[in-house]
Amino acid sequence: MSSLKTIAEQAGVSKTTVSFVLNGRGDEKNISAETQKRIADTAKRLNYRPNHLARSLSLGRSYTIGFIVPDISNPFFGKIARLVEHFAEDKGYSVMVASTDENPLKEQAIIESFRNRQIDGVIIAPASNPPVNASMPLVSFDRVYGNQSASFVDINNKETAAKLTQLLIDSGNKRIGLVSLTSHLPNISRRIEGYKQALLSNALVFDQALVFEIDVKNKKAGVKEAVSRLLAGDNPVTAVLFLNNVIAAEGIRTVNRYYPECLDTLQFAGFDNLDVFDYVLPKVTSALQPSEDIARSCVEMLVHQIEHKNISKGLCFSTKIIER
Amino acid sequence: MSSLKTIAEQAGVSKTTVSFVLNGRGDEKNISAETQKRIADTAKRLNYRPNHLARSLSLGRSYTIGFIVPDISNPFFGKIARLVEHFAEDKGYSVMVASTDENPLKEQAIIESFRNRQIDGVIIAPASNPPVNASMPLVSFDRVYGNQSASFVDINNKETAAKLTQLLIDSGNKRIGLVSLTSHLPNISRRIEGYKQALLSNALVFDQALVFEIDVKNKKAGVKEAVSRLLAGDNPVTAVLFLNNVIAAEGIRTVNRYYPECLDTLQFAGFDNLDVFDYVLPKVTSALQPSEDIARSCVEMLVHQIEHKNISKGLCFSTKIIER
DNA sequence: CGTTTACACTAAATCGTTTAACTAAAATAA
DNA sequence: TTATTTTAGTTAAACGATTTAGTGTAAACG
Repeated sequence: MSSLKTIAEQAGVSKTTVSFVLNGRGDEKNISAETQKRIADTAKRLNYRPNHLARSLSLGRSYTIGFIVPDISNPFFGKIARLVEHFAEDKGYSVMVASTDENPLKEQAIIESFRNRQIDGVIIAPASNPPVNASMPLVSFDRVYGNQSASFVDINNKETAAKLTQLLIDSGNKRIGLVSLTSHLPNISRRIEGYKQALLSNALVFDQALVFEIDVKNKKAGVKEAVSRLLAGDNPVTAVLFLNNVIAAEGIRTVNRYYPECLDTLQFAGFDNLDVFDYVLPKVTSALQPSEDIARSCVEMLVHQIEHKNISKGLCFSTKIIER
Repeated sequence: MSSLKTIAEQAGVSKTTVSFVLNGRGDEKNISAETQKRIADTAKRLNYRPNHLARSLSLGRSYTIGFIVPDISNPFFGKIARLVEHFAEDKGYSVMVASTDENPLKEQAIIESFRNRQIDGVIIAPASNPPVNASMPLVSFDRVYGNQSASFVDINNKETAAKLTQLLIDSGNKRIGLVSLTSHLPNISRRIEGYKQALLSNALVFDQALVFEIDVKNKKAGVKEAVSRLLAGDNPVTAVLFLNNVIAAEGIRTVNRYYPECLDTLQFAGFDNLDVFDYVLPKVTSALQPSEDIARSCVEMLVHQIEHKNISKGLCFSTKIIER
């Protein structure tokens, strides 16, 4: 491996000069054209590759950011990951990815490990409240806790849930089930509020018996149980609002497998569009999150924090509802 | 930030001693119990966090591996990513993720960037043939080129395709369409061979007109076109084999939107199971790849290469076919 | 002619670890 | 009692960059 030192020796100059030239500061530093060329040639000849580790150590900056989500194999997070990666690269940063499995301890361990790796900041969909004290630049998304001072990128959860519910009501549904994740997640609790609000403004009664909270650790069984209860009683619902894409998918599966007779009449609504919603029954009206805006903003806000120290505030995007 | 140096000063010993103790080599290095305790206490008091960058620089190893795939938002790769992350962590490695977008130039750039970051090795589903000369430990998966010497984790592509085709034939199909990605991908070309083989051994004629290669850059339109041609002629197919999950999903969408009359009779088969295949029409018989085995093997083989230098050979797993 | 300015660089410290080689004192062996 | 080994550490170099504070020379200026 060639280093600044070997190049300096071969080109007959000092390490300093080589560093200046290879960082494009040759002119600024008054290095003559011939010397610059000689150094560049030598570097090319020796196939010089800068050691980013050494650079980071010296600079105290790693140009690496962490991306921490509950589960990178969830298509929603996968999509964001890809975009974050893309926008980060534009700004000269690489991305380290980790999944928390909704486990606050694991989340804490990941942050710890990332910090030791001198990561410059993190973009996180937090699994824990209060959010981890990362003591480094941080932008949270997807689950934005009200009590936090860090920057965040959010969506209009309440309005979206209200709108989805309203659409179901408009199609004639009076009994609308709600299948949610554990409500201590802030995005989820706001979505629940939206659901309640829509019911209220249509003079429909909120019935706790129609609301199910699914344990994140046990989604499959939980959703099956919830949907069964909603559909099997003597007064079944005609529509269900799911507060997350994964549980909506499970809901679809449950109906297809156990309640095919409901397929055509039942109406679903949910968050985070999935491609498959396009061609399955029951029909799913879903709220598409602006992944690109979210990812871009996360990266921009984080990089801004890293490079300018001052914390930029939160941002809120609107979802786009796809009616089906 | 506290460093070995500050701890050494506070505890009244040398950096070396601190390093030994904090790395658990205190006894081995004959450091007295009191001194060890004093150092441990000081480290705790100063909230010492090792600087992984400095450690890596000194060791010449970063304990980081790269995970490079065409698209991390593809659920198949997402799942593998998550598992790779998990198994890598077990071995003390972190993971950097990047998507190539099927672009060999981008792939090359990513590898370059990773190398500069002193990554110890990569796990890659390569976008290019011949595979990139990474000149570092490497394990490829999903697309295994025959001409390569590096280690790889593969699946029985040909047999699986043959089996899927056979199942379609067994259900009475005589005209079976094939929708594939560009056939220069080695996994794809083997799957095509399997398809041909199955036709042959059932005395069915291979008809090039039933075969469509989709451009990876333009999947949606390509699949729509292919499926339309297969279904719209005067002699439509009764079954289609898709060689990848994403194009299968597109196929399903196309049929649902444009050819709903075929939904119940048409039979699909495909690779890489998707949850949604459970509850959509047309029915999709799919080949489930053993993600966990694949991920575990990739990590184990890579770490073995990194730590023992000798290249372990390839591995081949069998898919599990889910009939529907 | 003496001083300033521009030019073309360099020396050396620094970032936070690891580690080979060394030392001084105490314990043990001959 | 002296020689050797063990104990309990230390010193200093190395990893590969960045960067501050110079140095020496030559031309320009007044």
